[in-house]
Order: sequence, then C-alpha cells, then structure tokens
Amino acid sequence: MDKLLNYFKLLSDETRLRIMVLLYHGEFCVCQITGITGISQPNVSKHLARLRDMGLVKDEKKEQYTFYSLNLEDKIFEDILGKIVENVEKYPVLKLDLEKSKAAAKYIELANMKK
Amino acid sequence: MDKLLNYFKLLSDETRLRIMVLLYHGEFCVCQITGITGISQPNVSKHLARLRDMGLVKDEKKEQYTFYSLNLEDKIFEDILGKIVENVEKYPVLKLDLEKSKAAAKYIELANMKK
DNA sequence: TACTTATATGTCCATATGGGCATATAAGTA
DNA sequence: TACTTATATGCCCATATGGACATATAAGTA
Repeated sequence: MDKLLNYFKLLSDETRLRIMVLLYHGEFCVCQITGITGISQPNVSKHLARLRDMGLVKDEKKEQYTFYSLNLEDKIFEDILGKIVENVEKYPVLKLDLEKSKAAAKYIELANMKK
Repeated sequence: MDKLLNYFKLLSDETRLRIMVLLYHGEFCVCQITGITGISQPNVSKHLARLRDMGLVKDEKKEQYTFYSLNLEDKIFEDILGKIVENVEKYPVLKLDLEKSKAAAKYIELANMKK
C-alpha cells in the first residue's frame, strides 16, 4: 500500500500535480515545463527527481535536453490521473498549463533562435 | 484546486485512507473504527476531526456513540475513492479492515454486554 | 457523589516538507 | 580557454506532520 500512499502524497503538491498533468499529455523537457508553468528551474528539477525516484516518470536525454514522460506501471495510478484530466475544466491552473503547452515547442525554439 | 490537493494529502496517510475506505462501506462510530483497525482512540479521533474539518466526513450523535460517514460533495472524490475500493484486493490492510468490519456490531455489543 | 464509557483535545517530539538561492556539472560553442 | 545553456544538487529556513501519552469533557449508571 506504500506505493499508493506515496502516489497520493506526490499528487498533493501543486507543483507536482501540474507536472504530472502536463506529462499525461506528452513528454516535456525541464525548460519547457519551467516555461509553461513559471516555476523555477531548480524547483522543477527537484520535483521531477522525486517523481523519478518514486518510479512515476522516466527521463530520456535528447541532444541537450532531458525529456520526461510518465511511467505509471499501475493502472490505478493512470486512472486517478485520468480522473483529474477529465475534470480539468474545474482547475484553471491546470487548464492554463495545458493551453500553454500547445506552444511548448516555443520554449525550445527560443533557445535555438539565439544561435 | 486546493480542495483536490488537500484531498490527496488526506488520502496519503495510512490511518486516514483506512478510515475513508471503511466509511465508503457505511457509517461507523469511533470505537468501531478503533476496534477494527487497532489504531489508538485519540489517533482515530484526531484524524476524523481533520477529515470533518475538511468537509469529507460528517458526524452524527446516536445515543452514546458518534457515528461518522462520508460526505463527499465532489464526484471526483467519490470516483477516486471508488478506484481504491475496486482494487482493494491489492491492499491487504484495507481488505482485512473490511473483513473485520463485517463484525463491526461486535465492538458496540461488547460495550452493551458489560451492562 | 463516585465511576465508567465514548470521544475530544493538548502537549511534546522527531521527522518530513517545499521553496529560495547559490552552486555544481556537463555539453556545446566562440 | 572562456562562455553559454540545460539540468541537478546542496544548504537553509519556516512550517506541517503523525503519533504517543495524558488529560478533558460529557453522558449515563451504581
């Protein structure tokens, strides 16, 4: 049951819930999550590390970016997150993140434009 | 979103999760919950108070007992708890609580027998 | 009144938490 | 080599947490 309890604890923090809901919709690198949410980079990194250590997300290095994606082994975890996503209209913060995430590529192109 | 975050925080504690799963199946008084779970009475009372303060359960006095029952206004809260109950086979502690709860009346009769 | 039962609450302690900020690391580039 | 970018980590602080234990309260009973 510890996994379940830990899952709830991880979802009970706003920063992590926002990250999880984003990742439910695709993979993102740290700088994209930072750009979309406005949360500080060290903070995003730290929460991603915790999620990774708990086995809920996995990371993959691509060129200079580290992309994170969901890694929910247990179907109940997927279902619970799905319930939140289903109700996203009720949570403006999450909704706005998702809208901004449509332009997620921007946060990478920004970097490339400088070259 | 605070309500949702708080809900997850409340579910992330073993004592409260056990109580919530019990209450999903009916109403129980403090001494029944104490008897079923083996958790100390002050601890059960304190967690019930927190759940009540967050509006997740309600209490009703009947004779000398205070019965608690779920009070989930939001359907998503019900759904999430339902997911756990659906998967109760995977969580022996919860399963055992529910089995013991079939004899919940005992924990009240015990008191009456002494009279 | 003294006692028991059911429940609630207060105190204490050890631990976990989240975030800010500075800094480390690693890779690429000028 | 010096610099920038992307990411990770360490330190600090204020706060929240859960449980044990003792005690308070409230009602009924002998």
